[in-house]
Amino acid sequence: MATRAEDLAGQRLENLDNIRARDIDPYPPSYHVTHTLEETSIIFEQQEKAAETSPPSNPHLAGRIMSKRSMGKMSFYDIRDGSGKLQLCFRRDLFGQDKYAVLSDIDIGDFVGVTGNLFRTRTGELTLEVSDFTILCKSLRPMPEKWHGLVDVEKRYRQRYLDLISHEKVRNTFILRSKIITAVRNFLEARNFLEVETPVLQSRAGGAAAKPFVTHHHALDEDLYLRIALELPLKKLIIGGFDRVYEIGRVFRNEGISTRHNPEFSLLECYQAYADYEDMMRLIEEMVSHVALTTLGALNLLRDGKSIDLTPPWRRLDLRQAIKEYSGIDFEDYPDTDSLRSVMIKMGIEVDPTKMRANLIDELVSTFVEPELIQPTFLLDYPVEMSPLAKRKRGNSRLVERFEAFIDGVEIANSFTELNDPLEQRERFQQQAKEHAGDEEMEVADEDFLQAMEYGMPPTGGLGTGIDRLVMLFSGEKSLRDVILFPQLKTREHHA
RNA sequence: GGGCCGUUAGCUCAGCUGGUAGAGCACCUGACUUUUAAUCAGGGUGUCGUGGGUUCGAGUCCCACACGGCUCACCA
Repeated sequence: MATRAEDLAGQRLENLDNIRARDIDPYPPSYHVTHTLEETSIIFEQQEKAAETSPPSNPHLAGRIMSKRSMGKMSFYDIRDGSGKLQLCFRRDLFGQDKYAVLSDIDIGDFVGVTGNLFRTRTGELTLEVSDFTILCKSLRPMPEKWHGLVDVEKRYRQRYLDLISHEKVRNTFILRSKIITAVRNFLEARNFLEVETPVLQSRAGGAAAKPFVTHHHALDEDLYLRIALELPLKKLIIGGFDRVYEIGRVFRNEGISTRHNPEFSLLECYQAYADYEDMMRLIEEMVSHVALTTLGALNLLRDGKSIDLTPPWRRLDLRQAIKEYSGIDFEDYPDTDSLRSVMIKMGIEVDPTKMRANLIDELVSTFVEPELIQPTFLLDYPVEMSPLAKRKRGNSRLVERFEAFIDGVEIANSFTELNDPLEQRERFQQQAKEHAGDEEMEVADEDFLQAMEYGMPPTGGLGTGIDRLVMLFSGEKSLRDVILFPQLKTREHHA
């Protein structure tokens, strides 16, 4: 017994056969397009205003059929291309019966190329009176419903192409994403940063604390890891004499999936020799402002009724003061894990007994501080044990010169004055190894990296920014899945 | 991994205390030369996520599983 889906496809297959029976190729190799649909309407409007010129004669246009309204001897079709849409008008008296009958084998979803004369209908809609048309592609499956569009969230992610066809907003989000990345590149380019590419496959996954994906190279007979950060190879390039480098790259973390986490995501990291974290604060404020101005045309965002002002300089808030202010705890009063844990328990905070002091401080930050940081804010100066790759703060050796930038309660950047003392770097790795014995997510010592650093790395400022979260901020989307074209989902048995 | 919610036609959804599935769009047939959510007349096209169970009878109740969403945990 045929299902409805098979019937629908069967109907279209029948139409396909009919087209072939007329000796028409339903999948021709190309079509020479003279104007996009948007260009067509702009040109037509300009020429209406300046009446001395005539509209483009015989433009060749193409697009996907989105809807049709047939009235017997005359039909109106809407087509859409990447730029916009246009109404077509087919008249039987212009085509003759035979050619007009071909229309009955053309379905919504098919691509057509058309030529003819532009005019306005009684209601003023720009329309092409088609004098000739060419089938460019026969579609075998029905399009999503025309005014609700595709709503099923799972289908939207699994079949993003349908989501893009039926929702202008989704399309615009991904256009915005592209513009944001271009704006970031232009900004860094203008400041003489060199864009580089470093290996995704690494013999150890360093530069952050996260569980990596493991794979195997057969010829080398060696396990390799997908990178979890860009940091270490970029620092090697600073050592190699590229004073300003950046990479926008995919990194992979084998961890939970949520509205804020996808196993692969896009990270921007940039490193600048002879700079420190103060310089990086200026860099990120200016970069975000530049991106806002070029993509949104404004330095203000409206989020849930709150106006967010991206104008530099952003608020700078000492981490210790921030925690004290929002939670009441001064972590300097509790110099070890046990004393900090007991005061948190005393305050009624649920504490994971396996967490070290650094994790406890992080928990205080994420619980009490981050949600309050709606306006752009730098949190400054983190405890040394949280940041094995950062340089100690001038005047307070228990802290490092590190900041995280928050906007709308979300971390959008992480940066430090990079540690460039190879002996201390080695010690810090060893310290980490001791404290996190058995922890899969600890920072592992990377001998290649240590060796490179022993040749000498200039003082350097480094900055990391999650591109996906930046796009969330700018687009107002609440889920990472709505700014990643093909978010990770569990593999599903394919059914039609 | 825990909790809650969801899964019915190609799409968007309805379906009450259990009685054998129905609406719009899409699609098919017919009418229609300025329509545009075209209109008018007809046509329902389904393994009700999967597998068990209870029952005379299950889309509906129970159990398990799958997938998805939200959320908590995790994510320094």
